[in-house]
Amino acid sequence: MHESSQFLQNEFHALNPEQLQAVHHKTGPALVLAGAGSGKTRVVASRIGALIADGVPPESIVGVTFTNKAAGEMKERVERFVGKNVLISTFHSLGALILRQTIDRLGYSRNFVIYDTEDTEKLLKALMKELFGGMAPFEVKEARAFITEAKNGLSRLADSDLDRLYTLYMERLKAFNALDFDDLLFLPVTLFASHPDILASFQAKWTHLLVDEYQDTNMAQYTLTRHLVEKSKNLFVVGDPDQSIYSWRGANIQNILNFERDYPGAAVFRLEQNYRSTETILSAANAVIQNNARRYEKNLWSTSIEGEKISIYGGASEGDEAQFVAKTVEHLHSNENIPLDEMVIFYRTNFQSRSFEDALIRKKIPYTIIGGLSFYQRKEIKDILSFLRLLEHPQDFISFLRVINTPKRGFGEQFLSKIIAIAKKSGRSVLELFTTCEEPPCHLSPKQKEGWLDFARIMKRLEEIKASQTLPELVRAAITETGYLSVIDADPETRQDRRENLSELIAKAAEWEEVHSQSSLAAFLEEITLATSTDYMDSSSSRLSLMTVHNGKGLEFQVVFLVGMEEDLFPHINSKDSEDKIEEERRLFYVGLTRAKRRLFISSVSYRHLWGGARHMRPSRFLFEIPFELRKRISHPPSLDGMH
DNA sequence: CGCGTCACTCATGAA
DNA sequence: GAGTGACGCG
Repeated sequence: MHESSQFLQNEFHALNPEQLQAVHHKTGPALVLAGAGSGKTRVVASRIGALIADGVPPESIVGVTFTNKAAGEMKERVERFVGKNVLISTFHSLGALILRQTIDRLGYSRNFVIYDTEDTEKLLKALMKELFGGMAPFEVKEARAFITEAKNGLSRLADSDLDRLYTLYMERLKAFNALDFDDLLFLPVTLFASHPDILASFQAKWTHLLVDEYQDTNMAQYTLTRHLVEKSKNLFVVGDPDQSIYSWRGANIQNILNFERDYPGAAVFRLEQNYRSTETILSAANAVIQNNARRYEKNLWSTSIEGEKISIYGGASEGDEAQFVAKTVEHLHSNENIPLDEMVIFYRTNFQSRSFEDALIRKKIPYTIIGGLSFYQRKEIKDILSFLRLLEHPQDFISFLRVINTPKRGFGEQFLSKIIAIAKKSGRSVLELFTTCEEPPCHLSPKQKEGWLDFARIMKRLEEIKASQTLPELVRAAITETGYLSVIDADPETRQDRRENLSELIAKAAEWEEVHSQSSLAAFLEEITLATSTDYMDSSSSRLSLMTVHNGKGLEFQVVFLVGMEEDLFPHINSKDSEDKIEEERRLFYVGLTRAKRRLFISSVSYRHLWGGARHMRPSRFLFEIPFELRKRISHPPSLDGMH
């Protein structure tokens, strides 16, 4: 008997009969239809514990979650139950893990670099210029959207121009030894389909697969999963069709709805008891989601207290709305002792955060914005990381483009096309020309000549430091040895901020090296690129969180503010052309509502600054779907209730 | 030929 | 309010 078995006993004891059944499901496929707040994460963690207690080797279990944060928490939980380390990650990280061991079979090298959306768009833009000159038949963003759709949906492109671009794009990524986000799912599927021996080895290694948030899997994820469990059939998925909110990145709600058809003999468990929210909040959420036509019927219930009515606030402008929220937060914090990190502001689009920031700064309420432009997407961070990426991947042309003229070395478009041609002829990468040529291979102006020597010297120096020093030292060198500080100091407005961000980057590298015993630059870069926005939620300092409803998935708070509930914003204007999209917006609203444990404030305004001008706004149709008896109109924060 | 400025367009969600 | 392209200067 394990010494942790008492812990496990206690953990199981707290489960209700339905949860217990799911946890102790024997073998074969299983589907857990779990409503919001029904303890599904706990079921997955407990099941992993139960599998291990039953004698399944921990290294043959794989858990897939939607964010790295959820993965980390679940890992910790399992470790607490049974004292074993289990592989739990997101689909993208799992794809990277598979490819780091096998991608050479597809002609890439194992230390590939991962391109984010910005890198991808830069490459596509260059290729479109190459292919179509100034007359591309579509925009860069459109092209990227189509390519993403094709990869995630495992489908072909219909348009021949797009098809040419796609082919060239894949060729070029391979030449740069780079993968885009979608490749992390798409290439494992390709690999499994074409290399049965590799598939067989993973099937033998991973015999138990558990997937959380299954309603948001796309075709590539579905197929990857299917491949992995083909032999063992031990697939345990958990999800809620009512919370499917990612169709725009290829998620297919049919994956969960057709589970029983796709996996014959699947056991189905339903978790309908909600442990999170008050009766009022739950009834409102149930009533709202009833308006969706095609769904798996379910009814969440709880034994919780009735709770307060849902407060509806209507303001004149976004400034009003922000002030109302800030005042209410202040009141709840100081008069009702609700910690700031137990409250959240949810909005539909990232740009809405601005007015709230203003109001919170004025009231000196500490806050963090989750999502939007993340730390690692900032220009100065990406510039420095590009120097590092280039050390690891000399063929990475996109990173080369980023840093070759930073700071300005007099290298423009003409120079670049010349140097690319020379590199092509000599069969070397552009970077190699710099590091191996004694003399520049073409005519250069004095400034360019100096720049040439300077850049060559920088790369050699960084190379030495990489070989001899620690990771944080290397990051520091990429900032100081490259002349980057002069770039930053040129703008007194942003100087301070950017210097702080760069210090932060050095600190993150130091932190990373402490946690990971062997310091691999490639692994550090990978983790940074695959981080999810909620990964950066800091639980050590109590701050109010601001985020989009999409980012709120899987989280819960005592108090939720759902703001900007207006037609064309939520539901978003781009969703108006089809009933399916409106239903997805409604599910998103449902996700927002069900994050709240005790209190819910919903607000809308009549005028909002959008697209440069003031626009009249009408309250969202979703507001009227909340039963009248569950809501109350308020015009002031709770502290001022008695004044009118 | 490179670089800075200015007018102009455009605006969901994210690993 | 940010990113991009055209344009004219050095």
